[in-house]
Amino acid sequence: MPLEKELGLKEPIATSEHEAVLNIYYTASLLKKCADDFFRDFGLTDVQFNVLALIEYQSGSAGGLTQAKIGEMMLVNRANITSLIDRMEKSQLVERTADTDRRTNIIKMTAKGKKLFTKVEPLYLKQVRQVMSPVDKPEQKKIITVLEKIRMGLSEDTMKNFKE
Amino acid sequence: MPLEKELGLKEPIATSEHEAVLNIYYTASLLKKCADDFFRDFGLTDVQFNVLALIEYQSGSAGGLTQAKIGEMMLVNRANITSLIDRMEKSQLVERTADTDRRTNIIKMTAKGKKLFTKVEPLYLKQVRQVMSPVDKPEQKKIITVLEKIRMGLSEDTMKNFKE
DNA sequence: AACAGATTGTATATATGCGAACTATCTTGT
DNA sequence: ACAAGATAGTTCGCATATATACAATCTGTT
Repeated sequence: MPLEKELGLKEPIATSEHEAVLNIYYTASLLKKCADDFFRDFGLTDVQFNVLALIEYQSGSAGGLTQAKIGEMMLVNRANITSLIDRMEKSQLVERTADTDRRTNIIKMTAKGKKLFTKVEPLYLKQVRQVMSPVDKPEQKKIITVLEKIRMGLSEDTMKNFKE
Repeated sequence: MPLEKELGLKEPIATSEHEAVLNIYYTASLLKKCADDFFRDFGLTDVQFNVLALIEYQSGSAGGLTQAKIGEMMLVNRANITSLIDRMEKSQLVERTADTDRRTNIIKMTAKGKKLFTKVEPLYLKQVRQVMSPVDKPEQKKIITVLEKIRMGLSEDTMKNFKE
């Protein structure tokens, strides 16, 4: 079904460029809902799973990551990380540990967190493969390239001079 | 900059399929942030702008939309719409009006809302064109097609049998 | 007409997102 | 060594998302 139909847009405000933007939003939103559904049964959210994945694969010598680093890699404001880690600590998936820099916490997975991640990761990857199965490799390459181009159009400098 | 680099993924959990999914999320998230920044200066959020656009272009004979219809078109739970319309009513952009079906509210733009929408819409479309300018029309068509294919992989039936 | 079932909007609890302001701490320049 | 500035994490107020439960109302079947 074409997107305009699905969104009920009889007469979109829209240009074809706008339609492409809506399409990206919409697909990302459905992918996120789908991932959230998937993770819910494991007592996780997709954001929490991403934190575990980052700790698993991106930990440096410290064996964990600072909250600032997690925020940076997840592209979210560091203010979010406080409550996110609070919740994950409450469900005993991660723990805050001290660092030589007394301003920072090193976030590490607990045994429980590690065990859950090890169990969920392969199932998640299987699901991702399934979702992407209608799209062949050249097409995957193509969207990655095109989306990169769009992000170039989002650079700070470009984003000025649009308000009168 | 390639996405893995930007996200700091030395060793992503990732398959190439997963990279494509990350790419979609990431681009949508940046587009949304960018739109939010844009609308903030007008005292709007992107979600609120979308509500105004839906009322402007999708109103039936009633001259407005029910909350359920807005939720359906924006693909969000109708429970969100209550507080969203509360805020928009508070800033006098829309108003709830009575319907013959006493369960429903008809949401209409106020004069103030209409005036703001008329002012902001062309500026927004100009911004969208600018953001999409590095991508030519055939490429726009291509991503729309590919994203549609991905959504097909998200259908209910496909989404089962992934949890052991 | 009456009852069962669907639908609408609301309320609540929870999980994210943002910006701004704050404290504690580290770093840097003099 | 010390003041100025940068950085990390927290807290606040807000906007948005979810699922769930509920009351009011409509609709369809008998």
